[in-house]
Amino acid sequence: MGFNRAMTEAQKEARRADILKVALHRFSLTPYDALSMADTAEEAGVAKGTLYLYFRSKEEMFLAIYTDEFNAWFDELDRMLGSAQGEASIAALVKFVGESLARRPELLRLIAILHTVLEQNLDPDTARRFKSWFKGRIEKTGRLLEAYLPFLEAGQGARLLLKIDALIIGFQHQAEPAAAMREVLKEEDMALFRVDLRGQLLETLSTLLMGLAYEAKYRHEK
Amino acid sequence: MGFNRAMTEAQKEARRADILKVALHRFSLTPYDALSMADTAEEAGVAKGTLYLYFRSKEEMFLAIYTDEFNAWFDELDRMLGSAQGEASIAALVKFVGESLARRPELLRLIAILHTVLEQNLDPDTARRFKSWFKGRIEKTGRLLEAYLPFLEAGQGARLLLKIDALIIGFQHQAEPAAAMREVLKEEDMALFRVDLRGQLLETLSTLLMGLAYEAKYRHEK
Amino acid sequence: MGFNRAMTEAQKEARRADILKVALHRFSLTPYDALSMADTAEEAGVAKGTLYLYFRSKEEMFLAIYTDEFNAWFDELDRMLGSAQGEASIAALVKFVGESLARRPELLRLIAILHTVLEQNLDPDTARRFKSWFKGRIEKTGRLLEAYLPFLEAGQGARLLLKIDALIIGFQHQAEPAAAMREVLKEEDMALFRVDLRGQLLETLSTLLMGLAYEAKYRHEK
Amino acid sequence: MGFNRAMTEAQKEARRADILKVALHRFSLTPYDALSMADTAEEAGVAKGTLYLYFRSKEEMFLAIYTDEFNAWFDELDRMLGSAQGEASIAALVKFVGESLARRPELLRLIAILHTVLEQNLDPDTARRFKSWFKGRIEKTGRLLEAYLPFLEAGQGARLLLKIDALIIGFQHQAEPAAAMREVLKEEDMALFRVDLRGQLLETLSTLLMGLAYEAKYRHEK
DNA sequence: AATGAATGAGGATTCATTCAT
DNA sequence: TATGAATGAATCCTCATTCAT
Repeated sequence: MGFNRAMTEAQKEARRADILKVALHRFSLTPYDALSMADTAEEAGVAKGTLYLYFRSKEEMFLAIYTDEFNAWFDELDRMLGSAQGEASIAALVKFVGESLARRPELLRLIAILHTVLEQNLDPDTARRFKSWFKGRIEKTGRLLEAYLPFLEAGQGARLLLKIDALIIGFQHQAEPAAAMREVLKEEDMALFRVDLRGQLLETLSTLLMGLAYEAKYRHEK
Repeated sequence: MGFNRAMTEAQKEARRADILKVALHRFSLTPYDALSMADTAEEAGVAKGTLYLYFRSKEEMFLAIYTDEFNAWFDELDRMLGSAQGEASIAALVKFVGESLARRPELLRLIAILHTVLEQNLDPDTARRFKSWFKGRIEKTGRLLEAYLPFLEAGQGARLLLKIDALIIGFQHQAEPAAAMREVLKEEDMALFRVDLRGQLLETLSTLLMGLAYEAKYRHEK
Repeated sequence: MGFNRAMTEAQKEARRADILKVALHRFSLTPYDALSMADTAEEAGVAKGTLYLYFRSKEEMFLAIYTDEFNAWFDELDRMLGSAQGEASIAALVKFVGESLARRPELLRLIAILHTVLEQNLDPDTARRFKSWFKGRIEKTGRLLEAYLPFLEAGQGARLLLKIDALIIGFQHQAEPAAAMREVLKEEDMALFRVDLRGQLLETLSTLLMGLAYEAKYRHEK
Repeated sequence: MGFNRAMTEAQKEARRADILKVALHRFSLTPYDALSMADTAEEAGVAKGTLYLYFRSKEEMFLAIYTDEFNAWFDELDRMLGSAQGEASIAALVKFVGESLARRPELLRLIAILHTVLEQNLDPDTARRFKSWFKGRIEKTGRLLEAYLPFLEAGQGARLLLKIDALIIGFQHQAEPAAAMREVLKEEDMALFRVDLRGQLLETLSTLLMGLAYEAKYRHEK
């Protein structure tokens, strides 16, 4: 970076982004618990205290990464949902979700620890701000989803996205076994447990959407 | 207990069961991380070291509880699935799943931490034994499920049960917010995030089964 | 304040006084350790660094407050000691000391931490200047005290004032228990430890002066 | 020590005493804040965790030392007060107090930090137990003191001891200047502040007792 | 003179697990 | 088999102070 002291807002923003980039990089190599603030500070070329100038806690730092990554993902989704011209289909959506997530393994891992780790130890304000942002994001994309999938009713889009979130959490857990388990799962007869996150997610999502479409049709016929 | 030293196999088994009962009771009152082996030992009236005569680690102890509780739940499911005479229906199944889980809040919490906590720190043998048991259990009930829901093909029952497992993990996480978050979620406009585990699970499961039924019909028509 | 940059000596003096006023106010609300320079700076409407243009350290800042408050107290004492016309009495002095201190709870707390906190971390010059001032102040009022209490010999006044200082330190410590202790001291049989600083100080001072008077008489008779 | 594992109560007591001895030794060389539990553990030849097997916190450990040292001192006082046969005198008492304290420099330093350090961070039970013990000790010796000094009324003994406690706190603070101050006080004209704890204490105590004697006589004459 | 971003030292404590008895 | 004393790793965060601007 071209400065030692971030004086302007832009420089501060740049430093913040720099720290987040380093933290994300480290997270891509190591489990969250094994990361130390000291390491991140060192790799970012700043003092430990500096991290706390930008983030109130380790959790808040990774919550910021969560936010950025989630936003990037949903921005992509929004573009896809908005650009579909009559050609909307469950299959296309499911495919797109799978591909966009495959490019974001860290986001998947962050989603999996959001409630048990990242949302712990927050001050009330940060908690509220985060959840408000999350709500807005979910609802915005939820509405686009409702437009994309005509069988969804008002409000169903956001709720569907939360269900997908739950599925990601669950499948991500299943897909990332502990060290000892990893060995066991290599054995031939353990194929059932070699969960391919993307495959499972897409299959389940597909079925779920089928079910929703069916339920909608049934509702209308009634 | 009527003895201090468990000499016979039966006595040892009784003591083991006694310890598990105490541990489950404590788990029902406290989050896993806040539980100490010392507390459990004390409440069980044995020394800390004694716990390690029966279980190699804290994780293994709770894995045993997981096994017991899961077995009890699946035994119930098996009975229900087996006793249905022609009257099988998605709605009945979903209802039964919801009710049987509602009676087992601890099992839900154990399912939610299986991969991130309980399966950590196991020795290879225990890991394999656990996973083999789990596989057998899932496949057995999976077959009953396939018999109950005629639209399921061979192997789909077990895979569906794993999907339900993933859903439980995800919804349980969403439904148990951190302290600071709990306050935030009380606010009026946060209704979206006040996840009712049972409700969400049943709704999603219902849709999922609908989707599966629909997919099956579609397959056959083709 | 009507300016941002204190250019003249008078303006600098005014800003210094302003900072001290704010710091004293905060000290009246919070224990010394819990006070942060950042808070004081913010409430004073200046940057943290600015505090260090006026005081070399947190200790030096509060040493300045100590000086001001102590001076104010001793000015009062001086006036009282000087205005007594033949009507001097131990009782009147003791009463006046009690009342003047009761109006200065912050001074009492500062006296209690002078040696363990405020005199730490000083540079030699500041240390010398402070102690020189303190000596002059003690000796001046000491002489007035000797005039007021005829049984005091030359030099005894200053030494008596230092003894009073020691008593304040000790009683102030006894009177300000830690959080856990505060609860304990509320119990009925703990009355012995519910130290009323003013009461104790006055009682002891009174006895001390009696003793000094008595010793003086004894010396003379000899 | 002849054992690695303290199995019997006596051995545990011995280990506890051993740890306290080491901690006291380190305290005699270093200020309290500069002491680390790690150092004490190492010098005592045990692991850090072991210290916490015997004491709940650093404060509690030094509170135990305080208790022991204080008890030893008061035991001495008790013997002296009890053995006086008609020969009781203020001078003898004052002399004895001075000498017994001169042999206990660490006790003096502990007394000086009791309220500001050692009584912090205690759990309510420890706090109550300590204060109860202290009360009993003060009252017991207080009664002996009342017997020794006939001019003391019932209850005055304990209260006098607390006043002595306050004096020790104050004089100890005055007598232990900070590093920078120490240099300043070496200068010729700073004699006033070179407080000799023992001298000051004895002089003040002597005067105080004189005053009490005088007050008692005055009361009776009335 | 004023700012405020950057610094970085520093240590108590918990608790699952072990192993001598 | 049972005990329980002993172990020891592992890290976040604060805040007074500095100094580049």
